[in-house]
Amino acid sequence: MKLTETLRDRFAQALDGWVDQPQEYAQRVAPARDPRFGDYQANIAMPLEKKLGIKALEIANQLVARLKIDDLCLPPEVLPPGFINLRLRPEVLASLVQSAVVDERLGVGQVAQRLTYVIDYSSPNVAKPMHVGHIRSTVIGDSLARILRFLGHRVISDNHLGDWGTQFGMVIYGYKHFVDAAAFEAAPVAELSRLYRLVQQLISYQAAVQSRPAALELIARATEKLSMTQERAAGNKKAEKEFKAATRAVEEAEQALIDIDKKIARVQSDPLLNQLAIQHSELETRAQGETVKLHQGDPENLALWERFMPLCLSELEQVYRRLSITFDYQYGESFYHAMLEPLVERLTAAGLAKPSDGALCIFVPGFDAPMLVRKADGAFLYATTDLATIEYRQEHFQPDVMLYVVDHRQGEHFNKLFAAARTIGYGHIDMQHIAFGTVTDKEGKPYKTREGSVMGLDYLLDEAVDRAYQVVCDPERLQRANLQMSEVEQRTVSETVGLAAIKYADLCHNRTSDYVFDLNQMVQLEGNTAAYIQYSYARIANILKNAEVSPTNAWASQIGLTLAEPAERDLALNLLQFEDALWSCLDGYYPSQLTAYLYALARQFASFYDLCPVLKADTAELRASRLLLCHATGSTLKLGLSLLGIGVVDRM
RNA sequence: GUCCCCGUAGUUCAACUGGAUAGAACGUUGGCCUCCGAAGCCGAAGGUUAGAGGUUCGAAUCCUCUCGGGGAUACCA
Repeated sequence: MKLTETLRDRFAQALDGWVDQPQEYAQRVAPARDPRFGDYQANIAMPLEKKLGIKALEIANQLVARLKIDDLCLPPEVLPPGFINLRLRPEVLASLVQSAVVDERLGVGQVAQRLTYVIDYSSPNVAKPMHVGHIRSTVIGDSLARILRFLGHRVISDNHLGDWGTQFGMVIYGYKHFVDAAAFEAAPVAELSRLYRLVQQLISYQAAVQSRPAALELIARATEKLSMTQERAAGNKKAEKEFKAATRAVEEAEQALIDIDKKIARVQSDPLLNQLAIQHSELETRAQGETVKLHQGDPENLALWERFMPLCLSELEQVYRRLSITFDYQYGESFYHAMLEPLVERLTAAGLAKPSDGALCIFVPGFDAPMLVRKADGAFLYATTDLATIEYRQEHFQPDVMLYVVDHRQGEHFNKLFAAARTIGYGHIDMQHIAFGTVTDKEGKPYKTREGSVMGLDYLLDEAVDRAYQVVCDPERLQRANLQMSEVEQRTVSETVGLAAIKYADLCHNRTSDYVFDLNQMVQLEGNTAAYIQYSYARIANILKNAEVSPTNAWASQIGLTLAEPAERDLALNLLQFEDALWSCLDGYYPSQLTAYLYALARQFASFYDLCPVLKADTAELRASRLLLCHATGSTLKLGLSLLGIGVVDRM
């Protein structure tokens, strides 16, 4: 039962015939922000004040008089300037919990109008190892897919792999010139990623050498400007600002030179690298050449690609399997390759794409720079692939909504892409960039693959599991909790807890904010963490086990639920708001709404647990009632976590 | 230069998208295990929501400006 929905309906009925859009105003009924204001609050009267020309307080009073709600709530409370506070009847609360607990969906309804969603997430580059930067897109996208599906939408998940781009040219070049055959034989993927990093390093070295004179000149110019602005700065506010800007420009330019020199030194201090850099001059162009040959169907490069792909994919598959992430499709860039040429021809013929400076562009109103769909050298770009992807999805899936779970830095690209898609006839699809903040290190700098020394994702997962093992399976702790676990069980538990720590740390932040990847912090098993919630679940499982009940529906329906204690009542209310939490996740696509709910529920349970003895309750009836509350909480936590892609264990 | 995002307790984050006295966690700190698992519970301290104006019944949220941080900016993805 959609409790909030029902309350809104009642308000809409009361408003009907009085104001123009009763439904819209009824939306302003929501769970109370503060328990002092009851269970639900309706902030409806205030915005109507002007419209009706009556005092908000008076409106609230009249509204309450028209409201037919006493079957659900105690008499509503009206407070200045016009707040309406609702408190549910205890017997209503009890019966709602009871009917939710025997339902496998825990009473959560489904959408009235089922939409088709295509969600694009994870999308790693197969040529380089997955790293921490990929976790956000993967975890957020997976969770959104699960929630949308659970609420009744049709969801098509697609992993838009980077399997056809410049990176592959680099790997091919590396393989042709630098491969260590024995290493490749022993561990092909490791060797390929070594080759990738090597080529990458040499390219950035050569770029550094080339850009050094320009960097020096930039410093000179900035310094010159600095001394100019310095003279004028005294007393003049605008000039002072310029002086400040110039100072910063000099600092930045100097820092840039330092970075350049670092890159240069790293190669030049290594005789072998240095020699390679000399032998393979203009490596970027050469690597690009390999990419072009691949795209043109060169047999040798194509054969290498076909040989590498399964290796890279199975490596990825391993990570996904471990994280319990699945996709309906994994259509990478290569999948769309054959569609690009015809697409661009159609766009040109229709006059939508126009030549400019040798490239072919779609000029999008409102953007300074056009969107390039073909480079001057004839190659296609990722915008081209993205358009082809939209076209393909329209043809095969007819989506109502398309979500791109991608780094916020690509915001402008997507704005442009969506605008372009509208101009070529896909305006009916609701396309949204589900942006998320950058994954940074402790200094707040983004993690980068280019630096070479990035920790691989599987290493991080191992690390998290390892720490979970140390904390959860600490022998002293296990003894204190009187837990005898086999080594196998201990491993299972720490795997579940460790992976959950990583996923949860990511999901519990508002997705738009930057996120500091600090393994030490996220495996702290205190506070707002997955482990806290999983621990609540384990305690509940233990109570049910000790009570020797099997929580079947038959068992649950013959229990009379009493909510005499405030802690019991608060817990019941919390349980009923599970559905609200899920719907609010869809409002802007924030899985953090669900983590916040689950954490609040787990805390509420901990209070209840402390204040209300279950197994040692005063009467058999009370014992049964509290057992039912435990069971309802456990089921809600388990289902909620599962929608985040997080598992539970009965003992930990 | 232009455009976009951000600035909330010492720290990491919330605040139901304009609602009531801005909430949690970590850290600091005081209590609670002869009692269902103390990874827990109950309490305390900690805030001019970067700053200044404005909009209205009401602003962390919307508008303008200032300061500070990050990002994007035609042939990488």
